[in-house]
Amino acid sequence: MGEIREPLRELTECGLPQALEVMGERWSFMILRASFNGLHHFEEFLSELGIARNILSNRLAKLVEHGILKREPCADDRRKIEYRLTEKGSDLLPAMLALRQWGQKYGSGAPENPVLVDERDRLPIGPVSILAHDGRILTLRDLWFVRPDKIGLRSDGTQAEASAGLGRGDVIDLAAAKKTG
Amino acid sequence: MGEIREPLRELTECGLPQALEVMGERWSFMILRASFNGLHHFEEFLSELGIARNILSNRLAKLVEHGILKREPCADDRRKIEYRLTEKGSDLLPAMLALRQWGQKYGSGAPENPVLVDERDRLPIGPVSILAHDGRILTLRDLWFVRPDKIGLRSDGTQAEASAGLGRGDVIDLAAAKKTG
DNA sequence: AGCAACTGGTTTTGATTCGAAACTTGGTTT
DNA sequence: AAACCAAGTTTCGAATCAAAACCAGTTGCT
Repeated sequence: MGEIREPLRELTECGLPQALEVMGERWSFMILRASFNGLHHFEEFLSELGIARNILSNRLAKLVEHGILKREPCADDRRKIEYRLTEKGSDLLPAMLALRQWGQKYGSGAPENPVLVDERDRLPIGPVSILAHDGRILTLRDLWFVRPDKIGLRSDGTQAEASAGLGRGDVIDLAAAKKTG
Repeated sequence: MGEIREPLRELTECGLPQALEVMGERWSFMILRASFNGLHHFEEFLSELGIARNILSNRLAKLVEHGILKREPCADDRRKIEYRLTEKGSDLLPAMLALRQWGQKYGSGAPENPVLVDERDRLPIGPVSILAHDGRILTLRDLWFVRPDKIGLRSDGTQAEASAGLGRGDVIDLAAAKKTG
């Protein structure tokens, strides 16, 4: 027993829901971006983002609770609280940049104001990319969803096309989504 | 006049708000993931995601409206509607994967069920990465936010540390956020 | 010491959104 | 025709969001 329930939900086992639990809420990413931009204090976030006080308070508490920001009293002015990115928070940079780049690509062609550059040559960074284990850049066409127990399996090619029905097949043809673009 | 208002809001000019306008809503990313996983129909999303019907209807309409999915009647069964990723929608793959990987890294160590592999060797993909224009992988320490008119400027090094105050400086020290992790 | 101003909240009160369940409309199966 | 199915829409109560007022330590000023 227990096999019958949640039939398609097998597909759901990935980190996305957990990521969205925190970052899926309305202002979380904007606060994160402000944090990357060097803002640390409540009133700074408030005036930068134009968010309501109570919501900001709530979001900051949640981000702290989830270990994305850390909250510590300011040494020199004990009214102030410093909110700073933790390592866990900083690790959201690729996700934030990928979103930002996507928004930039498809949004109103307004030029982004603080441009991210490589400190080495001060040239704008390239696109956030999906890399293979050996560093090759992968596109949608290069990818497959496979069941964990099938990793590394050499396929004889025939199952490549037999992937329409989810939940039973070993492999899901991601390229199918691309063909229709 | 016009210089005084929106003092810090200069920082806000990037694609993130536009990306969040669509993808920031509660179920958008989960629907997108289901779409990448090969689901195309209303009832499929419904049973896969466990979302309310009216919300799903609303989200799908918004995703279509924003050109992330396209909605077309099914040829063989005219009751059915096919929702398919557009190119614009497919371009969200790096953002979705970055989020997923982050959630995976910090979530409950549950193994992800459909693992993304490189079709070439069937090995799991690497982390979504920020690349320099020449393909080097960049980390937080390698990055600077600079004003658009300062791109490519060779700095004499002294301004590297003088970056605490936003809005006036030419450059924002992203590494400052890292030091505290 | 006394008082205004500042920082980071909390409370209160409406507006919006979410969610479950029932209902509708057109298409298909038998 | 009757039953059924896919994709919605409607209705209504619950949760969330937002604007504004209020509150409590801290600080600066005199």
